[in-house]
Amino acid sequence: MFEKVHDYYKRLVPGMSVAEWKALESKLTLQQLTKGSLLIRQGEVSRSVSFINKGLVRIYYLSDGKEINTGFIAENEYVSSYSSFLTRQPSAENIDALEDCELINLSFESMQELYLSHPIYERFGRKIAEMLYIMVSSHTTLLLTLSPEERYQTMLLQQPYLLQRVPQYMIASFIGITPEHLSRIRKKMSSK
Amino acid sequence: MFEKVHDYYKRLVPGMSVAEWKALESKLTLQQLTKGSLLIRQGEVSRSVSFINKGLVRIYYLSDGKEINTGFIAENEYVSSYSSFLTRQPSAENIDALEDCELINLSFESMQELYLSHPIYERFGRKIAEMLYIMVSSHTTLLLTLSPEERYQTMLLQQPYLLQRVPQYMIASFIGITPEHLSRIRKKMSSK
DNA sequence: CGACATATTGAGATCCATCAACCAATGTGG
DNA sequence: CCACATTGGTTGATGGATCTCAATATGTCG
Repeated sequence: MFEKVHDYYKRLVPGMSVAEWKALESKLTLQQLTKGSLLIRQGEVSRSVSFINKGLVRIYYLSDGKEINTGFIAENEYVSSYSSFLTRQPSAENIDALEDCELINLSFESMQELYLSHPIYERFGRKIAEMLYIMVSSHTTLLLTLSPEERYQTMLLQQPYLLQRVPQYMIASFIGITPEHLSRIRKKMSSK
Repeated sequence: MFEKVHDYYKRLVPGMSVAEWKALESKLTLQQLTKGSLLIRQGEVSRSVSFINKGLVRIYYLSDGKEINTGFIAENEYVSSYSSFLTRQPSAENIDALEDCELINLSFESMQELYLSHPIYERFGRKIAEMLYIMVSSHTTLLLTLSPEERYQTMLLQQPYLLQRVPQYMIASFIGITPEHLSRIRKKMSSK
């Protein structure tokens, strides 16, 4: 059941002992999340980080009633309303499932216990934070330094698998434009 | 000399022993950075994280020969071309001093040694990563969910001290608009 | 004062959003 | 299997937002 997440941890924290893994494993819980349902809703405090065993989720804001997507995360990655998880403040973002998902959750409390009982998990927490930093940081750079067309081309190049699985109108808000404009950009690109 | 950074570490990692602090202190190096000079240049691999004892720096990209600012960091915070520092890949960004700075550096190699010799510093590395995540993540949200005028108002509200110390045309690229447009937004706001 | 950096203002062009209509694919219930 | 709803994508017309370029103003520092 937890093979994939085990592999993931081993890669992230080489040299983990059997006892250390068992301590972690005992705290993991499995969650099924059907397509369309919410993992976290704006205003709630995020209670856990979730390893995606299977499926695809998105992170989005509601602004003037419109959904603005800030992240898409697929299997073998961690997802969380991470600012809320870290600060214990209400989340400003929502997370829902774009496909049926199987999640492996680790609660905030469990994580604090692990930090104390098995210091090696500090390293795990650090690696997660570092990875999420790199992800969000590249998104900011994308937004600030490139034109809308270049942003889309960069996504085509770097995350083609996402464009297969995420509706185009959701990609549009991720790169900071409207669905109509993205459609026109694609048309223009294909005619070249 | 290292009082402020010591306070900072104590706050971040309560319960640090004297021996642990000494191990860290021995690895810290002081650097003076005069206004206008570069801490890191695009293409170099970031060798250290820097605690700002005094002064103000900015992180910026060069895109079509234009400078695009993605961050401003002042005293009592950490700065680094962090993606480069973590991945050991060439930095895509530049960092320079907007004011004369006093920096306290910790090299990548020193940090790895500390992680091994004193596991408590894993926690420190984690806290740094978490903090930087929260910072860049709020920037992305600012860019995606707010109008240019709202972005500026948010900065006024949340980081008024920055607006005192950073030239307006640098703020403009930070919120994703031109200096001219920011000037007009300010004019419009003041007339209300 | 003179030189340089920063900020404002204006006019025009361009980009991009909005709104509405239409289209294609998919699914669902009768 | 068909009628129809739903969802996602495209297209067109228009207006507003924002950029560009150039000129002028306002510092600020030697």
